[in-house]
Formats: sequence, C-alpha cells, structure tokens
Amino acid sequence: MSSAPDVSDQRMPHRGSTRDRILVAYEDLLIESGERGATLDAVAARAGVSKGGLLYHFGSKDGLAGGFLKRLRDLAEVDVSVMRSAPAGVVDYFIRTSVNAGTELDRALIAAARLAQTSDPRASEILAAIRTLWLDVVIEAVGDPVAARAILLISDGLYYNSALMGMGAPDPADVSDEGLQKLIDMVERLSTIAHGDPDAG
Amino acid sequence: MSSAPDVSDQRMPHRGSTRDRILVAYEDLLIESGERGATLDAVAARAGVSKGGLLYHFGSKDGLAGGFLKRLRDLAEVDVSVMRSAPAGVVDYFIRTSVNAGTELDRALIAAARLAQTSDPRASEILAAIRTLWLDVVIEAVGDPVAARAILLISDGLYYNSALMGMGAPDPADVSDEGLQKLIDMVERLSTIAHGDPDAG
DNA sequence: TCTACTATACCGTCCAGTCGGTATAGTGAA
DNA sequence: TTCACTATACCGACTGGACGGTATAGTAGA
Repeated sequence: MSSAPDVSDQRMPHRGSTRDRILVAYEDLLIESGERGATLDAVAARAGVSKGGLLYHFGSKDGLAGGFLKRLRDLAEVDVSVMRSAPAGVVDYFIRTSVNAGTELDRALIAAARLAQTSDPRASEILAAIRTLWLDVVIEAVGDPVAARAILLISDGLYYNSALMGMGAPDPADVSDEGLQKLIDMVERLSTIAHGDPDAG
Repeated sequence: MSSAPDVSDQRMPHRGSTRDRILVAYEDLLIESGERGATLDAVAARAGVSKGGLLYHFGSKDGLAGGFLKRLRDLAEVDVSVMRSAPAGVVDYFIRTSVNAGTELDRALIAAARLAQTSDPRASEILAAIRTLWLDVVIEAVGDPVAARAILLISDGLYYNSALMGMGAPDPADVSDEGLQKLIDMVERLSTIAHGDPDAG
C-alpha cells in the first residue's frame, strides 16, 4: 500500500486545491454521466490531474466516493443550520431549496443519489440521515407531524423531478418562481388546516 | 409465418415465454443491483438461458432496455385507466399506489428509474410521459391544478422514498397503512382549501 | 529532502457483442 | 417414408475494449 495523505483527513487544504478539484470533477461526472461515466480516468482528466495524481489523494475509487460523501455531509449540516434561521421561514426556505438551483449542496445531493442507485450503502445512509435532519427541523417549524411529512414528501418530489429526472424531459414539474410561490402558499396553509381540523376523515 | 407482426408487436407468446422471463430477470437485477449489476451474463443466468439465447431475443443490451421500456409503457397505460374508475377515488388510489407494493408496474417503474439515472434518455422520457398522464387524471379529479401538482409531488416523494431510497435505511418515510391514511386525509382536504382561499400571495 | 504531483506502462477482470455450432420442428418433393 | 432444406430457438467459447489498480521513473517547488 502507498502512503496516502488521505485516510480521514484532519486538515482542510484551501478551496482550489487539487483534492477539491478532483471531488468536484467526480461530482460533475456522476451528475452528467452517472456512476458508469465517473471512471478514474475520466475524473482525473476532468480535474486536470493524472490518474496517478488522483490515486495519490484517494487511494481507490471507493476512497474517492468516501471523500465525496464526507463533503456532502458537511455541506448538509451547514445548510440545515442556515435553514433554521432563514428570514422567510423554514418552510419557504426548505421548499425553495428543494429544486435544483445548482448550489454545491444540490450538486452533491444529486451525485449522492446516483451513487445510492448503484448500491453504495454509504450513500443511502447519508441521504437518509440528511432527510431525518430535515424532518426534525420542519416538524419543529410547523408543529404537526403529518403536515411536516407531507411537506417533506413534496420536497422529495420536487427534488426528484428537478434533479433526478429533469435532464431527459422538458419541465416534468413546474419549477418556475411563480409555480413555486403558489406551492409554498398552499403548503403553508396545509400546516394550518392540520391544526384547525383535527378530525375530518 | 408472416414477416410482419401486427400493429404494435402484440404477439403475446404465453406468459412464461423465454422472452418474458428475460425481461423479468432484467427488471429484477436492475432493482436489486442497479444498472451495473444487470449485465447480459447476469440477466441470462437469472432467466435460465444462455447469453446467446438472450441475444437471440434482444439483439443488444440496448434492445433489451428497449423491450423492457415498452413493457413499462403498456403497464402504465393499463394502470391509468384502472385509476380513472377506482371505487375509492382517484386520489386515494393514486396515493396508495405511490408506495412500492411490489406490483408489476411498481417494479417496472423502479427499474426504469435506475435506467434513467444511468442516462438512458428513453427511460427519462417514458417516465416523464407517465407522469404527465397521472397529472392529467389528478387535475381532472381534484379540479385545482396547484393542489393536483402538490398531490403529484407527494406521490413522487413517496415513490422516491419507498422505492428508490428505501433499501439503504430503515423507514425513510412512514409508509404504514395508518400513516398513508392520514396523508390521504390531509391531501384530500388540500384540494378543498385550494378552492376556499384563492388569493394568499 | 519531502511533498505533490506527471507520465507511461502494465496486469487482471469484467463485460458487450460475435460466431460457429446444435437441437428440433416443419415443409415440399420424390 | 425418406431426403433435403429452412426457420426458430438456443448454447457457450471467444474477442476486444474498458476499467480499477499497481508500479516505476521522473520533476518542480518549498
């Protein structure tokens, strides 16, 4: 085995580092061409490093996926804390950020979903853990757990459409500003009726 | 026999035919091991035929995907017509069938999503077309398009969780009978409030 | 000298697709 | 009834390329 500096890296090299460029290239390729397209050669070429250089930082393809997944977790934790103190409210922030806007987190989430589909259990686990984080915040914000769940599902649906499905067909779900606002209005009323009308079935 | 099969390939050589067995095996492997696991060898082995046998029926891996996608379209069209005349109503039927119950259509949808993730544009297209079919039926049923959209998104979310993500983590979204009933109640109220409060933005 | 690479070559495995062959059933003619 | 031939359905060895990973020699900067 070679002595790679990676393992469970304590140090954070500055942003534009080769390591970061490799991670971004991996992410890009995952999004654009799926897991099949994200070969070591392709990632290295995209990142502008040699294959050897890539493997210097991440000892294996699995290590590369691990490094990427760690980055996702970090990004998600930051996002959740931003969401908690969003000026327009948690629900507004949450729904709005459920459509792919090309943020770093969006990209990482999409890439992770690709990985999860190819039966990388770590990707599924992290994705599920992030969802749990979200659910907690939304329950806290809207009170009613059924409404919170519906909101999370709408978010999932939005995400699924705009991020996962969106590249093959035009506009599977309306994701315009106006469409989103209407949806947010409805969703916010949803948490109201949940309280106002406890039995209706 | 004749050189041209009738209108839309409707020659149905009884259910357990080799062709069908191959399609089912392909689907199974797509679901269980993702696109990577669904190799020609694996599919052939699963279907109990040789690779040559498989390739006799479907000229290439692409042809296999095509055959499978065609089957999905057929299943979806049947399902939509069943939904239109569901005794408990379109919304109830739609939400309930949004969680993976292991029906033929469920399995085909999951498998197709796997394919779509691996950038097979045909899979994305068909999935989007099916979603459009659903949206039309739900709009027709609930009247309000925003509510219909929310319902479709909840369905997408449910589907995404139970079918696509569900294998990595325990219970990402509560999909129990009770949980589903609560959600349906809420969703049906959702179409009511949409009418009751037209301006809120 | 150490770190952080580049460049190139190579190995073993996996995988899609090819190809020659086999088995069986049917068909028309002598 | 037998012969010649065709069509359909399938088998499995093999080929060629892609890919993950290893190895090694060399280089520029701190």
